Amino acid sequence: MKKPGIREIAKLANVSPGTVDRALHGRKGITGETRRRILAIAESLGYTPDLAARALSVGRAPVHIGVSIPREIHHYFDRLLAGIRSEANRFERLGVKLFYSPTERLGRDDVQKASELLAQQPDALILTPGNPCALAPLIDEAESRGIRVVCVDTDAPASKRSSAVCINPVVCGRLAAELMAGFLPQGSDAVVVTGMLDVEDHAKKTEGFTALYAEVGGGDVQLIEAHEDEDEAFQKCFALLSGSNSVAGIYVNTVNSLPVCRAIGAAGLAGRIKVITTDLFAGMVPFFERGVIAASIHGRPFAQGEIAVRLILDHLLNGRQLPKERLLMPQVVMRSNLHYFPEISGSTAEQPAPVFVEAIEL
Amino acid sequence: MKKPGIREIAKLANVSPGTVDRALHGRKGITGETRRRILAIAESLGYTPDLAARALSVGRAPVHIGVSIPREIHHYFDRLLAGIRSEANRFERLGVKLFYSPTERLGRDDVQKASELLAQQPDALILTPGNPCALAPLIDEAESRGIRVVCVDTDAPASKRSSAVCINPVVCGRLAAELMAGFLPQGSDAVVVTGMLDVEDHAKKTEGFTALYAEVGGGDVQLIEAHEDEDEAFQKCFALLSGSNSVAGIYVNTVNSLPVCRAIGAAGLAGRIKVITTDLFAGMVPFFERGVIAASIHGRPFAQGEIAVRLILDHLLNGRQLPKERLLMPQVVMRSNLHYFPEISGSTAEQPAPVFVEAIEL
DNA sequence: CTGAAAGCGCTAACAA
DNA sequence: TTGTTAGCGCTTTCAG
Repeated sequence: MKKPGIREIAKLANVSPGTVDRALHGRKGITGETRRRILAIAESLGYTPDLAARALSVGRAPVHIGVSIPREIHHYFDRLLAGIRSEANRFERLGVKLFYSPTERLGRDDVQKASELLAQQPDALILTPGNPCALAPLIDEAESRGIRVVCVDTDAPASKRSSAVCINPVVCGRLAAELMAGFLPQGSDAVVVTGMLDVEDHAKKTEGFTALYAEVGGGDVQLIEAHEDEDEAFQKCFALLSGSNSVAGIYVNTVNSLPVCRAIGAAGLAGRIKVITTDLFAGMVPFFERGVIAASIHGRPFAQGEIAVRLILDHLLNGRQLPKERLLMPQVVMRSNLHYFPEISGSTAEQPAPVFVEAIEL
Repeated sequence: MKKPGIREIAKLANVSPGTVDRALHGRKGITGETRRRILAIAESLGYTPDLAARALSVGRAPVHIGVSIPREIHHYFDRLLAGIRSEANRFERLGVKLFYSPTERLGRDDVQKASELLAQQPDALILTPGNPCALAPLIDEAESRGIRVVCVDTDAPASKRSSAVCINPVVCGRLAAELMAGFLPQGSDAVVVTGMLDVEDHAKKTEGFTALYAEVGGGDVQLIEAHEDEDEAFQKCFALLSGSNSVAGIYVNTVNSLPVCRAIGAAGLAGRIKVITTDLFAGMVPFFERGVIAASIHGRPFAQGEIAVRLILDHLLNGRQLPKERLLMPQVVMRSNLHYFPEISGSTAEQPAPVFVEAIEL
């Protein structure tokens, strides 16, 4: 007994295979009457399509994905790219190709690079819109041409992008707050060192932190806005720590954790203040080991890249819908698991990446 | 420019597609001379076979994966299965097919079920060997027949299985210890409630905990072996807590967290003892909210399932090597991120919980 | 040893 | 509205 095919159904319904196809796919050009009959027969036969045959018939349109993400900060965006490549390589066989055209850093030249990619007529675009407003028109144009745009790491919510893959910033802040409150005596005062509060991601992390910190019985929370600047972060922290001494914990929202740690050392408070940082890179290890950094909330760039590609391929290849937004759970990094992260262990257990198409950098 | 097919090669080699097929598959009836020529051309063209077409022609899905994992404990193994299905579905178009033959619970009937699957001549087998010794001969036979066996959640290290995908038990224990030590005053005494110490996973989690707990300045650590039994766990915990009162924290290694929490309540110590549990299910939520459970070390069954399938497909479809072992990083669950896990569906959601998608990462 | 040709089950373009 | 038919890329059988 063989699996029933479209021809069996056709025979039983006294119609042609073409009609069965129309019925099964709800295509136009068929009576509701015959459609129902055919569907009933298909149902009763337990028909399931042969996907290999369908794939063969439909012919796989090779999928081109344009990727424009920053180069700097390397420790972060290299991982993001690795995730993108890793997932794309798995579908090489199906003709998936990447076109990579990086920007130097977040928000630099991204319109330029994205429009270059757009000119290549890809099927989808993966972008990290550093300044969403400038990029929105381009994104909208791409979408209007049927090119799916997926933002990764940073969103452009005002645009028509199909989807966005980001870390859940509220959960980042909340986790930091809960850990901080757990590690410190009740009512301890804390500081949040953030980037720019008009960046949505930073604001949400900060909100998440302050809200939960209050809820779980933490003390006062002060804000330091460091504008992503190393010196500013150091100076402001140092000033604060030299003056007041009620601060027991610091949550660093952005990548600026090292200057904060140094400021603590300079103020002679190493080990006396718990720091919770963001993301993970080799330079943080000594501070973990000296007990300066108690934990870090890791944004999982690798996973973000992987998922961005996955969403696109599931959409293009398997017809799955693209979710408006995919928020990932951050990872908690502490001394106990630190050395198991590929960011640190260096022994990148990532698969060898055979065919990767470097863009056509103009 | 389209992907080169067997016909392009044939044309370039001045032979027929049939001959190319013989060359590519090392079939008999072809001169070494022409074979070499054809292979060289295929190589230079970067030829890769269209698996859908092959599947259609051969009349069989290119990849059959047999899956035998337990049904119970549902909250855990349902997620494992979901991960397996999710990843397999992405390759439907290539004809990847799953054969699911669950056992009732870990270690029950697994030889029976596995041999049923083996009889279907799959290309690979995903197993959860509850009692590895009993299953080892079967695993070895499968491997000797070229059927790749991947253990998931539980390993059978003495067998010839190709690979194993498990959570990193040492990291589980270490994370629990570091969190515990962070939450409690220096030198606090702790208890580890484990299953059976002759189960490698339980032993390693316990070791990881005790080692790191001592290192970071924790106090004494007592062991309770509860043999996966609810009553036993409750009784032993209750007895211990009623007697001594130096215990400040409990790490529950296995799924037995609820009886432990109840024992704490019964002893009138709710909120005074920090509990760190394992995995995550809806029944734990109230204890999180009452502050009985401070954190849980989540084994990410979904990700385990996904990765098991991914390894198999990368191996069979793309020729990647299977790693002997893939150890995943556990997730830390606390009140702050609890409701973002799909394991905790709508129950008492403070906020709309976006679906949390696991990504494949170490 | 090699070539030619018939499908595998489905889709899509064209006829009727 | 429905039927017919020509492939999709590969395997396989049967001639040459």
